[in-house]
Amino acid sequence: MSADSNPSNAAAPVPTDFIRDIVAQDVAAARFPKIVTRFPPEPNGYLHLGHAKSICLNFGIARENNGRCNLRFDDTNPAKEEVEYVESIQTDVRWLIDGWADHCLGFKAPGAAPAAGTVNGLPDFHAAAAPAGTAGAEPFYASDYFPQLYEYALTLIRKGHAYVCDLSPAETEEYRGSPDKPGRNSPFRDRSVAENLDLFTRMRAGEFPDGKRTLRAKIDMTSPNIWLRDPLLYRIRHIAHHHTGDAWCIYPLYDYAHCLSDYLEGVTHSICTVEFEVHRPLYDWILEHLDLPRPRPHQYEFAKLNLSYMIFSKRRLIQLVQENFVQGWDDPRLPTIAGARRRGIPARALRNFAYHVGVTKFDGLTDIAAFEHTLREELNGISHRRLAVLRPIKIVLTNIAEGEVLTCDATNNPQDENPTTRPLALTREVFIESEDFAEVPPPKYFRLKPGGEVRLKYACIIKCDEVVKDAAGQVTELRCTADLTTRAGGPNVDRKVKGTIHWVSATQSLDAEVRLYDRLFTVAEPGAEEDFKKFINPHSLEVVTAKVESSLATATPAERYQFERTGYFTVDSKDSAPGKLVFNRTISLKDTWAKK
RNA sequence: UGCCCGAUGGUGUAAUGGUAGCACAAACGACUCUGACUCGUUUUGUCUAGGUUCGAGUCCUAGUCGGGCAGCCA
Repeated sequence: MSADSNPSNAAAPVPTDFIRDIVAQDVAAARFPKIVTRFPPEPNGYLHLGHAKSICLNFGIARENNGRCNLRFDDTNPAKEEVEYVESIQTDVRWLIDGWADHCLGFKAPGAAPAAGTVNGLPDFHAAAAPAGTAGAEPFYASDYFPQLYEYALTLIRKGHAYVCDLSPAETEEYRGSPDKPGRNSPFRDRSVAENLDLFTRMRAGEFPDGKRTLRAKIDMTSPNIWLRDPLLYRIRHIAHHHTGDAWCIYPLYDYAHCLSDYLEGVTHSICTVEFEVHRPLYDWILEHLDLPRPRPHQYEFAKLNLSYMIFSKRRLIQLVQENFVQGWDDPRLPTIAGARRRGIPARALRNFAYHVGVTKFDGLTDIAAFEHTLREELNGISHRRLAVLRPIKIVLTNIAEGEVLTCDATNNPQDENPTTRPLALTREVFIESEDFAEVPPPKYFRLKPGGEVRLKYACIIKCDEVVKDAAGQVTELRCTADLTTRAGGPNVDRKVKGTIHWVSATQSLDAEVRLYDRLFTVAEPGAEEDFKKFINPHSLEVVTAKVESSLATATPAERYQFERTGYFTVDSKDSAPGKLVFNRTISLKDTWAKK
């Protein structure tokens, strides 16, 4: 990896995009004491690569400006949210930013609630971030702001900007009109402030059943922007909340809670995806109609990530998991962050990828090849090389005695400045990859063929003397002679042959389960298909029992390995155990030969 | 259909009125004890039509195409 393509390198140029340009202008104009962004997932599912883009953007801006990025759970809909997701999201975020932007992670002091105070003579609430290193610091929760949000709602009512509406859900929809047809005013729109106050207080007190009344902003039922047609601010839901329990039976809606949560936390740049563009006038309207003394946050939108051969829709991801097309949310074939981690994708590769795709408002489709390139680029630099034979075929080196062990030096990583080595045992019987032998070789075949020569990597050149077959005509073993003069230190070490292949000793090697993952879908845009499940790649997972060199006995999930000439692998964090090795293929090596 | 947003090689992006550049992909070549890596060469682009300007990918108008919005979801 070159230094200047690596955003985690201190000397690297910072990325530029239209949002960072805006932030830079705000910094230049000293509009804010500190740049504060936020990553605000709803805890209703696992994070995926699309979220990773957003995390890298928000935390990236924070770290580039000596600012902060709050992790906030946008948990205003208790019907959909669970603690399992709260926990997985924290794990994924911390993993993704570790060693890169963890010093910018905005958490609050344990149990902290927004503090009431006075700013510029006006009453104010502020949800401060805890100083770095605060013991027990925890993420922000929108649900921690329910009391303040309730106060703000009372204020809107008093100012005549909000009213309690008794329309049923169906009636509300009907009154709203449609994009090309203006809506009509609710018959409850002109209730007195006193009545609204009374009704809203009683909503909060639990006097009314679900759906009976709502609190609405009084804006304009004829607005061409549907989100300005008296949007709902609060609904009644008699349901326990994962974070606030039974404390509330009215819950704020996204548009109301989000802008105010941003404000409470002192967020300066609220960055979301383009589908919220039409919500921005409402975001601004709410903040403008409360007399908030501190600088108001502003919303900016960018296009979400689309990757070919992948699916990001939460609804569809759930189907894949629940209908057992994959094995759980961390299945390595899934575009979830948990899946990527288990597959062996380094966090830094994800960050680099986010850097390379850029940030725009254009709704494009990024080629999966760009993602794979970033992976290989990162993995190439950090992976230790190992020899592993995925589909073994036995070779007998007839001029090596049984029991004889010749030790070879193998380079751990040629990309290192001062590469280290490890010993490898060459014995009479070895395994090579079955696809590295062809009885009838295609043109330009560099590998082993009857009567042909090939080099066993780190060992010596061998010549195929005899092909042994069983009664069915299947090749069972190859009998070869080893030219020991071509070993390291030997007189003919520099003798060239066209092909060099990987191998392992038959007696000094280990069996390992190896999971060969491939793309989950067979079409570039599975999300565009009505029945996307018809396009699931039946070969997205192939499991083989491989022969791997014995040094892999102590392999850990923290390590990345390149099985030479094959691909990048890591130990499976769940299923691997001492004595029962399981490897996941992160990504194959580029193979320009196979394409021809 | 009303409103909002967008459009630069095959793909993702840069150029902030002044030489259309980068990365990926593709092709060819060099190197190679990984058909990897690395290095070199090459192919391909400003949606259309008008306008403003000495000069337009950039500004204006219209069109075309694409995306988004009508949950008491976020």
